[in-house]
Amino acid sequence: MSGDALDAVFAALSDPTRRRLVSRLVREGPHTATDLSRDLPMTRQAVVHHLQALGDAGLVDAHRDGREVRYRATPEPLADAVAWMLDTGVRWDERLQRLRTQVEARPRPPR
Amino acid sequence: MSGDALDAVFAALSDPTRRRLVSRLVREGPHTATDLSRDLPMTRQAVVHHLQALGDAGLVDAHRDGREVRYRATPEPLADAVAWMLDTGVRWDERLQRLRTQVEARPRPPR
DNA sequence: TCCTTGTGCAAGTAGTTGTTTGCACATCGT
DNA sequence: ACGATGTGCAAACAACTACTTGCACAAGGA
Repeated sequence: MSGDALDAVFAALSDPTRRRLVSRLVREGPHTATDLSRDLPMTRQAVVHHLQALGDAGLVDAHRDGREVRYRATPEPLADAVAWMLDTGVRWDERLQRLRTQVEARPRPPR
Repeated sequence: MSGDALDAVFAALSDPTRRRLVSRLVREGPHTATDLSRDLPMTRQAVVHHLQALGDAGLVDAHRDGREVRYRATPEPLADAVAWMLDTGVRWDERLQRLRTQVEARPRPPR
C-alpha cells in the first residue's frame, strides 16, 4: 500500500464519528447515509462527507439500490495500517533488545 | 485509552513526515529537532510542530540535555490503535462468518 | 569573551476540514 | 399522478493545519 493510501486510512480513523460509522457498518452491515445520520448529531450531508472520507481510504464502499445508496464496511485496508504499526513496534522492541544486550555485556563498574 | 487519545494517535500517523520521524526515532534512537530537520525539506520549526503533534499523541517524548532537546520514540500508544483495528477487523470477520454459515445452511437452488 | 549553534515564541499566510443551508432531481408507494 | 423520502450538488462559514519568517535568548567551544 502506498504512503498516500496509508495517509488516508489513518486520517479517516482519526475522527470519532468516522470510527463509529465503521464500527456500526461492521457490526450491522450496510446502511444508507440517511439512516446512519439518524442517531448522529449532524446532518445527512455531513455524514455523507464522512463516508466519502472513509471511501477514499477504502474502508467503505457504496452500492446504489433503487433510490437508496447503501454503504458497506470494507476493512481490508486496516491490515496495512496494522502492519505499519506492528513493524514499527517490532523495530522498537529490537532496539530495546539491542540496548539491553549492550548493557548486559558491559563490564561491571568497580565499586 | 480514551477516544480523544485514539484521535490523536491516528491523526499523528496520518502524515507521512510524522510516520517518517517516528520510524527514524525508533530505528536510531533520540535526536534533536534541528538534527531531524536536516534531511527533511522543511524548517526546524515545522519539524518541531510535527514532533509536538506526535508528543500530544504520546508517540514521542522530549528530554532537555544542556542546550539540546532530544526527542525519543515512545510507541506504546500504538498498541491501543492496533487494538481498535483488530477488534473492528475481528467483528467484521465474525459477521462474514455468520453470513457464510447462513449461506451454507441454505438449501441448494434447483438447477 | 566571542562566535556558533540549538532553542522558543509570535505573527502571518495559504490551504484543508467539518458542517450547515438551500435547492433540484430521482424513485417508491398509494 | 402525487406526496413522501432518499439523494446530489454548490455555496458559505468557522476552525484548524502546515508552514514560513523574524527575532530574542541560552549554552557550548575556540
